[in-house]
Amino acid sequence: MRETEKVREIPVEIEETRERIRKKGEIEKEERLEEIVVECPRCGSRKLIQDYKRAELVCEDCGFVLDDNIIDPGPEWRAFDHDQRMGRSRTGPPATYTIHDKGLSTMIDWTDKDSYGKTISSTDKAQLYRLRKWQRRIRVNDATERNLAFALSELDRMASALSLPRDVREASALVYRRAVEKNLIRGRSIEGVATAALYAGCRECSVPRTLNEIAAVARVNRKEIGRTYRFIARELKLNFLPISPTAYISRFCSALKLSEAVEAKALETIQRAKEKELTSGKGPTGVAAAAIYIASIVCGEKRTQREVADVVGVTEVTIRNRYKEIASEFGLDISP
DNA sequence: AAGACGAAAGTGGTTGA
DNA sequence: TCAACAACTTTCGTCTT
Repeated sequence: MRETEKVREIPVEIEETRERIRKKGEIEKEERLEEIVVECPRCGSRKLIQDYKRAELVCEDCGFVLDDNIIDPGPEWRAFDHDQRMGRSRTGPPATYTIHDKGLSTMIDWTDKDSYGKTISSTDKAQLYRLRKWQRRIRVNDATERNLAFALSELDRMASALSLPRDVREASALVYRRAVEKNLIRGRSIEGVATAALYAGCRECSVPRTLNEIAAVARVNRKEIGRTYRFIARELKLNFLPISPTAYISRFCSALKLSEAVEAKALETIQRAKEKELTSGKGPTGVAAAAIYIASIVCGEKRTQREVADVVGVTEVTIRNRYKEIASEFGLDISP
């Protein structure tokens, strides 16, 4: 942000900006306008426009210029349709850990045309055919490559079933690759290690899933996942902090169709419980469940222990134990 | 009758000798 | 390697609303 405030002469400029935005659909690429979601510090409006042609970041409502030196991250060429865009792009998709060769392999095109678009002679066609055949064979070559390809597809299947974001898949795939490098697969099933890598990836990206949730989509049982996870975590020196109960609140609250007020109350409850040392050593899901249970009662949107227990994946007994500890320490009794 | 409560026994994992 | 241990689960009978 600049120090000196600069405001365009509002009446004229605003009209002009509005006009440009109205036409945005037709001339978007021409004018390089883009809406972004940031709040205007002057009027609070969220309608900010990045005007790449003028290199300005300007508020649509009041004309306030937030920045007059923005960088256009887009390509320097223009394209008017998909073919042109593909033709002018000089890069492929980003390298990824989720494909066994990181998505960097060469593919030989199936058309019998050379790079100038001319048809290839029939003698060369035979050679091209052989080249293609070997290229395909080399791609998934030895056993380790095949195993890696299998493990990564398994990883992707589970991540999809749990609708996990892209970065978790990348992180999990990286963990798996490191496990392969260190020869940790030997004597363990590929599925087991892949699932453990997924669990580790989830923790690394702070989108914790419980072992139960992962086991539900895995082809190996929970015990096996836990054992393998501990093993590779130790070997790869993945020192994750224990999961905070707060990380589960939002997900479980929405699963129970509880309002944001309850969610906030639950988070506050956990915070207070943490300060009183009531959470250390206890299972984070149990603490989360108790906090949600308490919050749901306090906010008048009561859920039964059974309902909370089912969603969170602990028993009612555990909820009772946690919530008794918390309630007695806070001196609040929840019996209206 | 549903939900909450609590006792008792069992399970899986960690810790420390 | 083994026993002690804490957390958690399962099961079940009882109490409360």
